[in-house]
Amino acid sequence: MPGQVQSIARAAAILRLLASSSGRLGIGEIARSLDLPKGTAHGIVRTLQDVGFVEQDKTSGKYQLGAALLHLGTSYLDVNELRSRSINWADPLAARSGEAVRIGTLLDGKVLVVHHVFRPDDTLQTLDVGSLLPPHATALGKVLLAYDVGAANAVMQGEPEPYTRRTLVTVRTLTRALTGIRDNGWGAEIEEMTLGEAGIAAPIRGYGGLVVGAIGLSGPIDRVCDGQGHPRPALVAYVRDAARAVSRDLGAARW
Amino acid sequence: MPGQVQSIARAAAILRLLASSSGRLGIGEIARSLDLPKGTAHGIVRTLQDVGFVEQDKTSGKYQLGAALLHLGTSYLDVNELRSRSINWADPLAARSGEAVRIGTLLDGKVLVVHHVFRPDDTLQTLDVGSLLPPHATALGKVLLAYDVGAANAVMQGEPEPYTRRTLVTVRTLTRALTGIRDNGWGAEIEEMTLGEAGIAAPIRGYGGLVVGAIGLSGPIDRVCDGQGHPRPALVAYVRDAARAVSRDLGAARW
DNA sequence: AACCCCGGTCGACAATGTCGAACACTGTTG
DNA sequence: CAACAGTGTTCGACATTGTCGACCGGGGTT
Repeated sequence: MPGQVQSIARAAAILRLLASSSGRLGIGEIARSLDLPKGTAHGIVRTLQDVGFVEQDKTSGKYQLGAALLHLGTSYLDVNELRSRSINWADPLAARSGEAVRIGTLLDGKVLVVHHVFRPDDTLQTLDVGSLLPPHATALGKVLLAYDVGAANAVMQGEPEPYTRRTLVTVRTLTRALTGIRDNGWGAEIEEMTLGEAGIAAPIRGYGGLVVGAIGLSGPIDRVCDGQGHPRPALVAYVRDAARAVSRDLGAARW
Repeated sequence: MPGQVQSIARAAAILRLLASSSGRLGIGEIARSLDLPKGTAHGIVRTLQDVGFVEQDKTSGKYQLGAALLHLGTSYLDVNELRSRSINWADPLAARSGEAVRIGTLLDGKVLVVHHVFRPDDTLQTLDVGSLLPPHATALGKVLLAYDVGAANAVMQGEPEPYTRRTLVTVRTLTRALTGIRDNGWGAEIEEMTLGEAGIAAPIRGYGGLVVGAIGLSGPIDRVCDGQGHPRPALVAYVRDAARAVSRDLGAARW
């Protein structure tokens, strides 16, 4: 594969940097973080500003992400086939299960939420479409990792952050969990991200049977799990049905 | 102002092109649309693909926007001060008025929705954060135009699209409407975008008194307007109060 | 099998972006 | 109050870099 266009790669790095370090950054900080000459960084940032990808706070002179990115991001949602196909099935799943439903895909080793249906009863929830979830501590994430060995290895190389006492952080436990998911065709997460919360997810397959995303629900542990602390079979069936339906819509041969 | 970085400006143009022509585009179409050599376009697109800003459909070989943009877009929302400051006031406004509330800002002559609160009663609404609304046919848009002569002129240069019979499309009517908004400090829209729908909006001022956005509500005409076909004074007061509150939060001196 | 479209590649050329020093400005510090 | 340490910004020379158009290789269609 031939080389990249240097300036564009650098511009993308600046945008990612601005996104990660939420808040405003000065040109000096940008240049230092990416090891670029100040003048070079300034030229790139100025261009990004002209096209609306970054904005400058007049008083402090610092830079932040621009409004044009918001529109591009939502335009992506309009095009994304995984999202558009799954919307029809996410609502029924939320209604049947009574829990919040999310659909995610892997982006750069993390889980990108492309669709989110609120829990039917409760309205005070924050929409987290577009946010990134940790792959090792969510049902969606573990399902996605189970079918992407590259990403799974990358996660295990890095040190998975322990959110709770039950978060899987060792290579052994994670590997076993992923194997279990592959065997069963679905996965769960019980208080591995947040105490009192649990989730169930299943893989969505696209054309050719490749796993392109995951759909899952999450909610209070006493509603998602039965007395023995296992995910309720009925909910698991709902999730798997929804995943199969979306996969069929996406053209996965015999799921 | 010194020149732009050519390749970055071109890359941005490609992204905008992909966003506007919703759907997938081939490398040839991209090159033709932007009048670039095929090889050049391919190099840029390949780099954009490497950084996750565009994705390629394996089967057709065509390109579309990538997932990384979604995350960048929502990261923008986290940073955007207009949004974060207005969230606290948008919910009460929706509750008091009983209507859907939106907050917008000007992007490239159109209204970019940065926040959206659903109408309290109804749940079947589509979230349109990140979408672009026509400036001349919405209350938010006309308010924003009233305080941005440049954008207003640009809109009047182009031919404003008539959505309904009541849409303002001539320079004379539009100018008069904007003048009225400046005099009153608020604006309305009655069936200019959709039949049976109306809206009320007021400007949000940032540091220094500059108008940086607008907040408004919209709903069925018989709820938003009184018997004479004028916006209900109580609702207007609610909207203006909310706009003032947000402006104060943003540091606008004595609004 | 000839054709025409597609996306992708390659290499020569020079236009392009990069780079570091210098600038103007602000707020702080001695 | 002046020197300083920051900031964002500009400039011009250099050569790295990206551009360009011809050339591949493959699918369809004619």
